[in-house]
Amino acid sequence: MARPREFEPEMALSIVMDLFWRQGFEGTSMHDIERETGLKKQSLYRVFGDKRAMYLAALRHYEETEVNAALEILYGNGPARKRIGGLFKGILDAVEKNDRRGCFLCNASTDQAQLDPATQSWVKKMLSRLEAGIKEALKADMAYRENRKTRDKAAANIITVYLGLRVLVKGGSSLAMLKSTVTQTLSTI
Amino acid sequence: MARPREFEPEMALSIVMDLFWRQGFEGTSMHDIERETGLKKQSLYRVFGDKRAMYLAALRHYEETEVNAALEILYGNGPARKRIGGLFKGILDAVEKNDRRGCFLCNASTDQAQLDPATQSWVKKMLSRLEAGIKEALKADMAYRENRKTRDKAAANIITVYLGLRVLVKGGSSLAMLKSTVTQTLSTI
DNA sequence: TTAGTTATTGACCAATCGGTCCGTAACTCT
DNA sequence: AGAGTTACGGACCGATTGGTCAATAACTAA
Repeated sequence: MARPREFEPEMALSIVMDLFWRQGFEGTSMHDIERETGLKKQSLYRVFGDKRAMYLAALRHYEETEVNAALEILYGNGPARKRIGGLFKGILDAVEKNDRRGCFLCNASTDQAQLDPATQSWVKKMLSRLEAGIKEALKADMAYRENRKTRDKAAANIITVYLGLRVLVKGGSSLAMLKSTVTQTLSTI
Repeated sequence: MARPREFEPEMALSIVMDLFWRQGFEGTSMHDIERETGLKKQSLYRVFGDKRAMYLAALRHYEETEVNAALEILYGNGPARKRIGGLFKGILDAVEKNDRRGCFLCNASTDQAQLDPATQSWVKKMLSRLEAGIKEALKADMAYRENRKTRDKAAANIITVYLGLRVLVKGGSSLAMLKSTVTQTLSTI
């Protein structure tokens, strides 16, 4: 019917996500996006819409890759402490690989959630999915399975620590201090 | 000797801080700053330098007002739980007043700390001051005063929760969930 | 009063912003 | 081969960006 597209949208989106992740919405220009993806903006606009839509698509991509990966760990096997330890291990591993992007969800929350309702919806949705995952992981332990109140409180605490850790990562905290907090939090589970 | 300045720099700085706080560095234009302060940019440039310098001055102002206020609570009187409870109460009170700016320190960390070394220095400095304050507050309790290791771990955990809470505030979390996390964390002290 | 100094103001700057238009290229179906 | 459709590339758009300049105003010390 017509000329075929010469790039893979999800491939480009992955690069776009990385840019917004590192530099935020306002901090990333269309010029940056063109340069990093190697695509012309007209091609990008056709597929995604405008810059705002690209940001939201990047959030969706983040959910499909990073958030879902975290959820797989949380819904996996083993006791609660092992699963949630796996969640935290992901953070520490990234830092060890010198990846200090923090989490895009958390960046979006401080960067755009207040200014753009659509972003806030995405953020809330991802947070609640993570929270649900943590609760499910806690259920692996008898005590938490039987007491919903304790479970909910513990989950709220864990997600708070999770976000706090990722802020500390971006702020440049030492790996040692991050590890210390992780072991401390895990020991309360 | 010369024509006197017609505005109070710290007064203007307080408005500038509020803008950067709410909108971030890239999200705040010089036009915004002119409009909100009611001053012309030339006057601002003369006093502060360029936009980047204004951002750093805003961070300094934040430390002098908000961070120091938090430290006063932490270095105050009463048992550890009461002092750290006071720290958290500040967060909850702001939310109750519909102030969802989160903390500027935390925003700066996700927004600019990776991109600008000077910002990262400020962030690190403020974080370590807060951490020191938390440790001091913990010392009010015998058990923590006598065991440095436990104290340090608890402090790292508390500051992580502190930052996590403020991300959740910006992300739009319910007051109830925030309160739940606060009580949960306080109960471990 | 006058010389010297600094503050304020609005015009002005090049560069960049997000976004659009249009001529050409590449494909499929008939 | 031709018609129809979509993708690509680069020129182009007005608006806005951070920042500067020069004219004028307001003050103080001599």
